[in-house]
Amino acid sequence: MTFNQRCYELLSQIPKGKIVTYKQIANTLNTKAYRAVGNAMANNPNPITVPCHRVIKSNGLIGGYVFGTKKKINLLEDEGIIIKKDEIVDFKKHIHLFK
DNA sequence: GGAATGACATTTA
DNA sequence: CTAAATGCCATTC
Repeated sequence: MTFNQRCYELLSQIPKGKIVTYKQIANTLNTKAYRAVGNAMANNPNPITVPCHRVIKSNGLIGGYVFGTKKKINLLEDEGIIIKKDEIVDFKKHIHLFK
């Protein structure tokens, strides 16, 4: 089981309309590899089962996306998330907490 | 094995 | 509050 696999597994647990920060993911994995998490996303071999577009920065910004940040925003808004100027509106209300 | 890279975070000015 | 500098972990070249 690689780091990436674990990240994907967590992401697959995120329900529609919810989001998480890179920090939360790393924290859930008991590590501080926020960077590595981002790398895993970039290497996302399975964008279908892995909703990597629901991962955002800890400051509420969108962050990056393989298909472009625009596309990411579009997807999130389609799931009910409000985004303004590449920033999540009330993103604390949409944050998903892992068990 | 070592150096470079990145979808980040935190601290300092 | 905004901007810049520094630190970080895992992966890849």
